[in-house]
Amino acid sequence: MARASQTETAVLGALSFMPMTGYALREAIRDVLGHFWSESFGQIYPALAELEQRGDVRRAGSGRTGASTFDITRAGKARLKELLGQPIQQVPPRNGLMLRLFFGRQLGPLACRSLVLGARAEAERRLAQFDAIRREPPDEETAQDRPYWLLTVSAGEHSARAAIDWADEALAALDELGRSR
Amino acid sequence: MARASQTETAVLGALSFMPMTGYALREAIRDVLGHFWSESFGQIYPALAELEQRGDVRRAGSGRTGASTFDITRAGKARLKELLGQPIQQVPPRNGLMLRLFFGRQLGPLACRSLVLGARAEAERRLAQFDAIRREPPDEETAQDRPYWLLTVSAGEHSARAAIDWADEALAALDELGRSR
DNA sequence: AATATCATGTAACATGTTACATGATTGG
DNA sequence: CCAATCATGTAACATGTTACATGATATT
Repeated sequence: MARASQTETAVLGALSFMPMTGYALREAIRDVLGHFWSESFGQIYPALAELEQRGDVRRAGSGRTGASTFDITRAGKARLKELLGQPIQQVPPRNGLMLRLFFGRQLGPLACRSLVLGARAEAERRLAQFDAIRREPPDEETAQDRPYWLLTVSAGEHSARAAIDWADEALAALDELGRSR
Repeated sequence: MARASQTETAVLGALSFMPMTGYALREAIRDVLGHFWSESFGQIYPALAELEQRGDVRRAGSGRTGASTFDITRAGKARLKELLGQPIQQVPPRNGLMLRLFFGRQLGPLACRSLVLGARAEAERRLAQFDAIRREPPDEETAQDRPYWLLTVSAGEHSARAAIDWADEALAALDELGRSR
């Protein structure tokens, strides 16, 4: 088979909360899972087509002409559970910041400093966003899911705080390096 | 242009330390940059061919028949600096663990627990590896580069420690969730 | 009426992995 | 000599993004 793309997991998972159009799926994934997941239209529409053919989602032609709201079927719910149980597919690491810092001598302490500063600012932004998510009023319907969501928020916070701590350490080290040169 | 793949940066960067065969390049990238970067043969050989054509690397046919050691040219060194100065290409996030935890209610606290436990163990392994790297005796020739390398090691350590702290917190939360059900 | 947004889909492109074919060299 | 490893390269495949074509609906 091997057709088990993680896109299907994300799509089925999102639809397990509520029926949506493909367009809305993309927005939901961007806005809600954005910190740790992403999908583009070019992935979502073909995935929906295949899921429909397999009977995992159903097209409930609603609202405007041409637009269709997709709904997860009973089979789809079972498939989601199966997909979630499959081993995690690791993506090979590709950290552009670390690549640059590793060859940082070529760039010099100053350019490295600004790279680290940029990473620090980005981590601060993420932290603020997580804070905003935590402040969102809990929703009755999804109350049961909230503890799991908070697990992912917490992971993001730990990661962002680690990035900030590291950045401060790195900035100090780079300053030292700049002075002694 | 747009030919500025980050593979070229990694290849030129590695060759800036010492001349190597394509095979050795792959090993060096895996062993040294492995925690934050990866390249496969299918990327390295075409990249070397193009860099050779542009005059950024030179093939110094050495050693055994058929094998060729690649050396960075003066132009290649300039190009490396240029590439390092280019904006970081962000890879869209795809964190399979978080995807599963977000839909964790479908899996239940126990299955989530084992996912988190796996992540924790992996972070511990990484931490041990970073420790080993730090203990490696410094090399005369690359002494100037070491401070930059240590920046990346430190980032890995911060990230791994954050993962462990998060995992412990998450395990406690999941236990709570399992009890109260 | 014009513009912005919602919505679906596809085609072209970019990137990257895996598996294979092929052969040289080294160590036991 | 034989197995393991070193070494080069390519082809097939998988994945994913971006840009485009097309049109409906909502907003001003």
